[in-house]
Amino acid sequence: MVTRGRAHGTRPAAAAAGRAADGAEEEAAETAAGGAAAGPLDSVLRPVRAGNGFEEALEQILQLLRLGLVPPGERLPSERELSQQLRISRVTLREALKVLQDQGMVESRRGRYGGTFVLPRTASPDGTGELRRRIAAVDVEDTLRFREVLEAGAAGLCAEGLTGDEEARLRGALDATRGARLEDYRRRDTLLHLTLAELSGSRTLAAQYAAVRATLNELLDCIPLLVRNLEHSQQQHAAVVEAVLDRDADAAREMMREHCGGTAALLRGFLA
Amino acid sequence: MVTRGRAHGTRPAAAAAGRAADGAEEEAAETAAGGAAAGPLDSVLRPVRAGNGFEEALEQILQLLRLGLVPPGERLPSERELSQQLRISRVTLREALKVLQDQGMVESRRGRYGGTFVLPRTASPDGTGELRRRIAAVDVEDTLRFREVLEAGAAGLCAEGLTGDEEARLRGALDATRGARLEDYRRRDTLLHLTLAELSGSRTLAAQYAAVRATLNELLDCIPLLVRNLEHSQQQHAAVVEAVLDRDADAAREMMREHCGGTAALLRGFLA
DNA sequence: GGCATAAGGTATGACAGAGAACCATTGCTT
DNA sequence: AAGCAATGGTTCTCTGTCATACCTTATGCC
Repeated sequence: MVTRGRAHGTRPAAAAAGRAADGAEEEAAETAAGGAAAGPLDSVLRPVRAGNGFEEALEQILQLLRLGLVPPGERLPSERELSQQLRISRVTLREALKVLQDQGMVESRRGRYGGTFVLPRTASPDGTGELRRRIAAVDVEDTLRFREVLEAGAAGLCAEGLTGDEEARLRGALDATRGARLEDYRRRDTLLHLTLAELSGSRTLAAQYAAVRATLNELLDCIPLLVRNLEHSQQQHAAVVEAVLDRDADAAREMMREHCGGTAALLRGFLA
Repeated sequence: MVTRGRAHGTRPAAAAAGRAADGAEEEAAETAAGGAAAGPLDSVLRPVRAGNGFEEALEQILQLLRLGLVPPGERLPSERELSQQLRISRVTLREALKVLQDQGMVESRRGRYGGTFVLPRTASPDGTGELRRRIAAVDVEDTLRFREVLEAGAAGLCAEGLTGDEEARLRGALDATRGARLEDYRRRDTLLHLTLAELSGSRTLAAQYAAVRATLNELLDCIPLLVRNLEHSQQQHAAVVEAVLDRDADAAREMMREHCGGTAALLRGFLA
């Protein structure tokens, strides 16, 4: 995730320069269709491994923290469990955890009922080298657009029908956002949206939303949170959930798009 | 992707049983919101590496083939290029290519202007062990839902405004589908949709669409292609592009959803 | 014909990561 | 107080992967 999109510069030109060994006719149609112009293979040929291996693990654990799935004070799964779930060795996992420890984000306690515990966010105006560099690498427009697509899609899918249990879960997540103090709001909000994504019936959608939302939260941490935005947000949440429960897919999508649009405008304004 | 959601059974219980070192009040709200019920960490804690390393490379090259980005008779990028783009060593890449060779999907020719060439699809009723196992592992509902979300979202985003060049590219991709023979239609169709995804302005969306479309094509290979479906499809393509060029986002999304719905119904019928 | 070039094919040494076993620490249970 | 169980901490070996260099083959150009 860190150093993507680098050192690709020379390849598309080389590919385009290749002599058309076979299918010259095809080649022409290709170019007309615009497929081959900017390297059509680029959508697929991303690096197989995004980093040093433990970097990827670090990324995923950071997602857990940024999504608030493991709130401050709580314990991460044990090293043995985590390493199994991430399919990496415990040694490699510990390398990632070491980074988080050094940054003061988690704390390890030994002994039974010990574990790796999440520490409260610190202002951390000191180093932040890691953090600031990450922010700079994020394609904000990509994030905002992709998020809107996933959210609206999830809302629409949910509106096509939930079981009683699922409806209750959604209502619960909405209610949880109501009484939230300001410092907790981001977390509950994230959980509500994540719930919607999970109830969409597409595991892939849920996983992708989790990823994009983690990035979004990171961006949101850069801008001030206003109570006014929060109240507006609340109303929109209620409207979305209501539309979903009413099986009104169009309304659900529309409301969700509006909701995302608000955040997007806020972020574009602050980061542009 | 293969063995997800296994051996997680004991973790949530253990977490819930942990003594609430901090925030006992929080804990209660959590459970009420339903967040902790089925392991909320599962959306994030997917395996860091999906396979033996070369398996991932194999997967991506298979995507190239399934998407028709490198049609039969054409040459893949050279081993040296491919290995650089995928960030794997040439040795590992060659392991992946070896598999494709053994399956009769590609052919390697030595010497200058040689390379790895894509062979025409064979009926391959022989082995197919690899293939059938993959199909069985696909979550069809996940694929169809996620696809619809991405397609509708991409259409909507494109309808919010394209440059002149982009419009031309889109029109070109649409035109390319018109004169296509039956055997080529799948490929041109894929390219059209892929173009729309790329023009959405979200690289992530484009990449995800490429992945889901590759899976979809694999599923589509299992069912017969009817000329009637094809004509209907053509009309819908035209309608979507028209809506996009008219900047009518709602219509574009709606048409695209309908279009995807058709394919989805077809697949659900055949595979259910 | 001969040479340069670009592609696939092969071999080797260094290192990261996996897997397993073990130690050290803590708190609950008896 | 003793023992047990679950956790973090450490060390070992072995396999897979990378990087690099070199060999072999086929084509175009002189």
